[in-house]
This record gives sequence, structure tokens and C-alpha cells, in this order.
Amino acid sequence: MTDLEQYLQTYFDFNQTDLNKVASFFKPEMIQKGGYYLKSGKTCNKLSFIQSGMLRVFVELEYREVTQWISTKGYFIADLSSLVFGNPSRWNIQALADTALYTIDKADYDRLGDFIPKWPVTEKLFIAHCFTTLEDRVFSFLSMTAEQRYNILFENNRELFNQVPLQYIASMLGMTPETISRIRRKQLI
Amino acid sequence: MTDLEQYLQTYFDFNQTDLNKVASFFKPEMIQKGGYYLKSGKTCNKLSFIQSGMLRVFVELEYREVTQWISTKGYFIADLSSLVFGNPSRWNIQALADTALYTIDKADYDRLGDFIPKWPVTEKLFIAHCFTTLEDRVFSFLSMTAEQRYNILFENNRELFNQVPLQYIASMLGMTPETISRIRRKQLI
DNA sequence: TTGATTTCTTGATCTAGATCAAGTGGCTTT
DNA sequence: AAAGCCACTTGATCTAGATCAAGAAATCAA
Repeated sequence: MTDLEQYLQTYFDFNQTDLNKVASFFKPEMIQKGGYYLKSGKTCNKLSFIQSGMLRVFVELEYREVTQWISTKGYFIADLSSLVFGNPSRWNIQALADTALYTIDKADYDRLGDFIPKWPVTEKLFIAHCFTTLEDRVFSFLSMTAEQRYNILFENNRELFNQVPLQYIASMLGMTPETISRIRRKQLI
Repeated sequence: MTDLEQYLQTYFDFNQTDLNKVASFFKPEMIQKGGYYLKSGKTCNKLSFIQSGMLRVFVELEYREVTQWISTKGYFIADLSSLVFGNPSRWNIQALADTALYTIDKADYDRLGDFIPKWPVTEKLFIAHCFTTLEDRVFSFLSMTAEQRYNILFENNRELFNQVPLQYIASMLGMTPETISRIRRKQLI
């Protein structure tokens, strides 16, 4: 069983037949470090599973860059809003390292329901899960200090640390690299 | 046509038949000012459309309260995560004024697909729309000042202002009432 | 290996926004 | 009309975290 199938299984509770069917639509794809998975303004016409490597979701403002999220091995990547509604992507998505993906294009994605009867339910659960994750994130900004937000990210995404430049992690937490540096120092003592 | 049908139509692009069918599952419900729509820890087993009034989504922490959102006339209300996954709600939802709802219970909600073929697609779009709204909100915390966040909320949800105590609006924006007060004063000049 | 970049840390200083504390102006209730 | 109770404003002060600046490490190129 491929990593993709294994992941789909744990996450989606498919049987072996559905697993094979769904997985068969995903095609391997490589992006070199620094390469773009998606540029803002373009429509996101694919959804991918990260087999290895990592991708950064970000926006360029006039005077700085804002990193929205970094997605790593074992997670999916897309601009969900652009994929579902077909509007121009608001995000750039760029590889932070050589990255191996399994990718399904939008046309196939939209037809999954024709082959897997429980796909609509599964897809709903998937998007609802994404929603809940963001809800937690909004709550973290409403209720937590920089240090608390840092600790939660560290506990849940240890793979990011020591692999991703601090400035990107800082940006997605809504703080500066200096602040993370000081939090770390404080926690050494 | 009821307000509910009208709203469903603009939002979901149903035909008249589906509109009637969907709307027929929603039953009128009243909550008095101060009454609870949902208490944290309980499972959310319904979804409602707000006909009039407003509901506040919030959590009680040890030393303070955090308002996550305030939902007003013409919008839906539920703890989506609890409704979809059946887990205990993390939020309290309380009426800030006498509130008239149209409510569908979870059992009926889960059977909508049996009656309206395009329901699964519609539901997906609905949840994806909720996701996108939260994505914007996360971005606002990553990239904007208190004043900018205040202005955007004011432009998009004018009905909240002069109806909702400032402390709740402040909390959902991640700032204090004093800060809003100062932003307002500054903008008078 | 050496220089050139880039990343990370640390210190000094600054500032947006929080906290604390008094007012002020409505609404209710009697 | 007086007394209470809120919600809101304003001022004074404080602080978490930003900004600015300089080094120290690490990474990369050749």
C-alpha cells in the first residue's frame, strides 16, 4: 500500500476498493525547492498529497510577506477556496524543499463522486475538518499570547522546526522571528 | 416566499421545488434575550437560520470570556464542528436580543440528501464558504492592525454596531473595548 | 578552505495596544 | 427626580512584542 493509500485510509475510513479507486486518480509530481505549486491570481485546479518535502502558503504585501501556513509530509495541499469555487487564488504556494506529491486534477476531483458513492460525505468531512482547524486558529489569536501559540504549534508540528526558516514560522504565528528566538531562550532556562 | 426561502435562494441557487422542500424542514423557534441556543459541552444537534435578533458565540475562560463571533439576521448559526462530527461543542451560543430562528434538527439535516439530489454539493459549497471566511479572518490577524480589523468588520457588519455591547465586538476582533473607543475617537477627527 | 549568503540570536529602544482607574451619559426602576 | 446600573469614553501608565542594529552561526558556492 502506498503512503497515499495509507493516509487516505486512516483519515477517511475507505474500504480497500474505494481506496484503490481514489488513489488511482492521484499522479506523482515533483517540485524542486523554490518551485511554485501555485501562484496567486491563478486558479487552483488540483489537490495534492505531500509524500515528502514541504510547501509554504504565502502572500506578498507591498512591504513584506505573510506566510499563511506550511504544509508537510502526510498532509494535503491546495487553495481550497480556489479549487472549490474556481476563483483566483489569493495565495502563492512554493516548495521549501524538493517535494514529492501525489496530485489529482480538478476534473478528476470533481468526478470522484461518480466512482465512489461515499465521496460526497467524505469530502464534506474533509472540508469541515479544515474549517475546525481554522476555527482553533482564530481562537488562538483571540485568547493566547505569542508564547502559547508558539508552544501549541511546536507540540503539534514538530517536523516544521529545524527544517523551516524561523521567519516563516514566525509569520504564520503572527509574530516576528526575534520573538520566537526570545521564547526559545526563555524556555531553555 | 419566506425570508428563509429567499435567503436559501440567493445563497444556494436552488430551484423552487428544492427551495420548498429544504425550507419545509426548518421549524420556527424563539429564544429570549439571554437564553442559550447551545451550551459548551453539549452536542450541537441543529442548524438554524436567523430570522431576526442576534446570537453570540463565546467561551468562558477562567479569568475572562472570549467572543468568537456574533451572528445576525440573514445568517446561519450552529457549531459546525459539533454538528458534523458529533463532538461536544466548544462554544456557548447565547441570544443577545429576542431572536427568531428557523431550525432544522440534525436528523433531518442528515437526510436532506435523500430529498434534494444536489444537497451534497450545496452543503460542500456552504462549508467551503465558511472555511474561506475563517481563512480571511486568520489572514487579518497575521497582517493587519487593530484599526484595520475594526474597519473591515465595520464595513461588512454594520448591523452589529449600535446594537451589540462594545466589549463583545472588541473580543471577537481580538482587542479591548478601550481600543475600539480610541479608534472611533481618532476617526471622528 | 575561504568568502558570501542567509539564518539565528541578542541587546537597545520603541510603540501598539493592554490594563487600571475615573469619569460621563444613558436607561431602568422605584 | 433620585438611585442604580450599564455601556462607553478618557486619561495615565504599563507591557508584550515590534523594530532596529549588530554579531554569531550555520549553509552554500566555488
